Amino acid sequence: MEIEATTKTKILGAAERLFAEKGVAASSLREITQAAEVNLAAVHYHFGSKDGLVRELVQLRFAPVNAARLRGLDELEETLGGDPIPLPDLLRVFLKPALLEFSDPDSVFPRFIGRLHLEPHPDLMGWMQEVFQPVVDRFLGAMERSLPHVPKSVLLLRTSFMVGSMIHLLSCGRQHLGVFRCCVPAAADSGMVLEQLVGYSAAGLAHV
Amino acid sequence: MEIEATTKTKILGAAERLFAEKGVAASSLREITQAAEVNLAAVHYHFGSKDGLVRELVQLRFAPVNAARLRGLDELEETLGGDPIPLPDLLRVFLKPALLEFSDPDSVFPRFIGRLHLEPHPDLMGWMQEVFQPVVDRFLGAMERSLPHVPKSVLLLRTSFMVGSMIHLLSCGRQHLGVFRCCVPAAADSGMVLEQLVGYSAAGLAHV
DNA sequence: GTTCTTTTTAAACGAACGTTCGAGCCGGTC
DNA sequence: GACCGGCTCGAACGTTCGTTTAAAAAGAAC
Repeated sequence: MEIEATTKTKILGAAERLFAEKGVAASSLREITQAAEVNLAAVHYHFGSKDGLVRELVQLRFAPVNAARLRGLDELEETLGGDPIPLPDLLRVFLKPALLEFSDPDSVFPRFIGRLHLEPHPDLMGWMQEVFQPVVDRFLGAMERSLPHVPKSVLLLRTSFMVGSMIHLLSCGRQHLGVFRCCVPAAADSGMVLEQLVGYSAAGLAHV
Repeated sequence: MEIEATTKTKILGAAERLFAEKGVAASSLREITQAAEVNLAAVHYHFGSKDGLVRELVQLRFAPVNAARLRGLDELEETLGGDPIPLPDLLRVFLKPALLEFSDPDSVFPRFIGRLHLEPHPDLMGWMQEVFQPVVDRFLGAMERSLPHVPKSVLLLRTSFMVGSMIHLLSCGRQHLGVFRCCVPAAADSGMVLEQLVGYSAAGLAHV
């Protein structure tokens, strides 16, 4: 279905694209409204402020990702009863919603997701934590049950390694943008990248 | 030895600290010179521009890290003759110079290193790539020899996972700053964190 | 002490930023 | 036609940014 190109949606679209490319702080409202072909003041009319626009965009894009993660975890737990979830399944359910549009070269969604994790903006960090709180709580609990032989402090550390890999992958996107120019082969499709990250993270998280 | 607190070194120190905390774009020259207790114009006298300051700081802080990495790789290759380097040794030599001051709660060095990897500043990315080029070339070659059973495209992808873990660890630092509040246990010392990251990455890189 | 270079300083520059304001437009409803 | 609320528009607000200037201060050489 074709989404109606209202002023509000045009702003959201242009902002998402520019935020993904250059970050929030480096994208001015004048750039955004010019790209969206709307008036500068429209941002404050529809969102109140630049921070309001950022906040609405965070809600709009992260909510479905985290909802899909929780739904996937629900299904896994229902299927398995009380048994621990196999680590690769748990990781796949967590990582897949974020990597979903990774293979689409026109989608700015993955880089937007990744970039927002890296912004030094203090308020933004708080908004992100609100959105992520239930996901963090439930997945950390599930990981503890899946990896009972790993001490909790070590598990936290290794989980941050896993999250770091995901964020770096998303923020670099399909282009060779990282300092190491070794991000993602151009031919890689979304499913292959997902399975690689799942396999890599599962091996690292569970190793003795 | 006590480093002489000249105007130039005071600027470099204040800039490094502020860049580590809030990023390059969000740190104004007025903030930096005020923290350094020097005149605003001193930045342009000593560094030509804000970008000049950033560039000198990149050279100053990354050069020793990458030199140590290459020196460590030299020693490994000399010791082993032409044999492939055991992956944990290779990773340790790569990661240790960046994590060296990780256990020092007063050091901003790790977060500075991590933060600079994430800046959306286009020129900065180019400067970083110059500094990193020899490191990337030699370590990727060594990793190919250490992991002959892993296809090159997969190895590149997994290496970017490893780099992502490192950057995320550095940029979050010892505080629980990440969205997942699961970065590094407060009690963790530098050596333990290094060995965890080496073990995690080695398991992920080499897994079948 | 004088001269010349190096360094530091206060003040200002133009540009770009987020934000605000008020007039104007456009859809309905009486 | 008159009215009105939702929306858009151009123009300006005050602030902050990186940068520049020219003069004062400090230091070195003789």
